[in-house]
Amino acid sequence: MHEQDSSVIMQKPLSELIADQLKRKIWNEDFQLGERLLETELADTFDVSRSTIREALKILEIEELVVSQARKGTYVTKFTDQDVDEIIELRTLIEARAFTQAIQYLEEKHVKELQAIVDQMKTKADENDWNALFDLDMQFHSYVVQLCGNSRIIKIYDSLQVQIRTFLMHLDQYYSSHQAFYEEHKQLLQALVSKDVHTVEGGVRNHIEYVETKLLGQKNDTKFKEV
Amino acid sequence: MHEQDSSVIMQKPLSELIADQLKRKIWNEDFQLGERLLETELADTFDVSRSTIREALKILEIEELVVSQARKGTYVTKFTDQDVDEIIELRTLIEARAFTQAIQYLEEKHVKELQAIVDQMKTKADENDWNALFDLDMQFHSYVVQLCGNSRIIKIYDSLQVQIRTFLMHLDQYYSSHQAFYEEHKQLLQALVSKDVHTVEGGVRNHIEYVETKLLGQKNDTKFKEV
DNA sequence: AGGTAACTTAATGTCGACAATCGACATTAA
DNA sequence: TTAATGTCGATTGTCGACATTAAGTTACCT
Repeated sequence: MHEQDSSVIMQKPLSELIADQLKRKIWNEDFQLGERLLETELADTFDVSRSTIREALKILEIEELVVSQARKGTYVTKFTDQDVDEIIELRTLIEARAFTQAIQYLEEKHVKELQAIVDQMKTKADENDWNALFDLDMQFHSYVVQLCGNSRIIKIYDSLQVQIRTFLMHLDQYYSSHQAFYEEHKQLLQALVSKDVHTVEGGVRNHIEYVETKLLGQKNDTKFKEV
Repeated sequence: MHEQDSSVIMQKPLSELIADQLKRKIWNEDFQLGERLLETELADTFDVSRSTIREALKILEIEELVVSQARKGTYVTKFTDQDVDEIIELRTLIEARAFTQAIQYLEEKHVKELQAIVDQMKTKADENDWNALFDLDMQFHSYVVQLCGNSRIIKIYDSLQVQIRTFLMHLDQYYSSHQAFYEEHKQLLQALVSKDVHTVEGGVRNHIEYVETKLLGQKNDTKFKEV
């Protein structure tokens, strides 16, 4: 929450710290989707030079949280229906591969860690703590993808997750019940432990498809902003 | 070769133009793999400020042609065996999906264009023009991926291709015979025209695997640099 | 009155300079 | 002789200012 106390030596470049802060501001809806980001203004509010802001924005641009047109300005990405579809397609593709690859690297300790996450889900589901569930969801998937052994796939997934976060955060919840949420991940873990490629691949596809259905349902209902 | 004549109004930011030039320099081996790139030096040779060089390097970093460590410097990426393996895994994953998705968007005119590329391949194969064949190969795959309809997948592939170019350019050729090269793509196109998902998917996997075999063969032989 | 052209304002692109940090060499002590 | 520490040059991080371009505004002409 406060990684850049002015007196402390900071290992990370300032630009990255600011990039992180900007991300949070987008997630918190401090910035509207589609809103224009003025370099000068940001430099003012963060009390750094425009060069630094520029580098920070470049980072966000890589992760597609903002788009910038030359000499026109940079805007917070406004996810259209097509964007959501594209992200889901890519997520399915990446996770299906990563999960099946993860099987061969899956050790006992990993299963333990994952089980811990799923257990926490149960707790949080009982407490109806949606935000915590959301984080655990992200953690679970990240953890498995991290096992796949391909640094490029991992990097793509990290970037994807930032985007997923951005448009999922704006829904109250995408699961009908918190309990179902927990159950789904329990099954995913079971599939992994079985070490059967087809079971895992099917599990991932079903899981994401399920989320998608819920999400699109809400979208067509009320919550999602139109473009 | 000379997009930035000083008198002309340039639509693209300077940094992008310089990024392109840097790419070419890497492909031409003007820079050694692993070589350190000094910002000041580059600013000098290109006659621009360091800020501009910095932005250009950031672009190269995104495409993983250079790696930069904070306060240490940026270096031309030195592709290790693992890097090559990772790239091939990712390429297979992406192309397999993109090609099968492309089926549904494939129109007559696209087939014609692709056929034209393949025809050119035959010509260049007869002429033993390896460089031209190499370019046509890239064109062919790019063209199909472009049809898949998912801009994010396309973007990832573009970035991937830059990397593929970088380490393939350093091989004299990765196909045993130019003729086989042409035949392979002819078959790929046939698979596409058939519009059968399994045929296409199999075709892509075989094709890339074939290239990989050839490549790894050369690597273990003579041409490839060790890490 | 409507539309176009010149003008004004504001934001981005680019620059050169200063500050913080790193790596290497030299110096000193064990 | 070797290892630890201090110093110096080189290099990256950050800054504020100027140049260029885009958008909005006013004035003028038809």
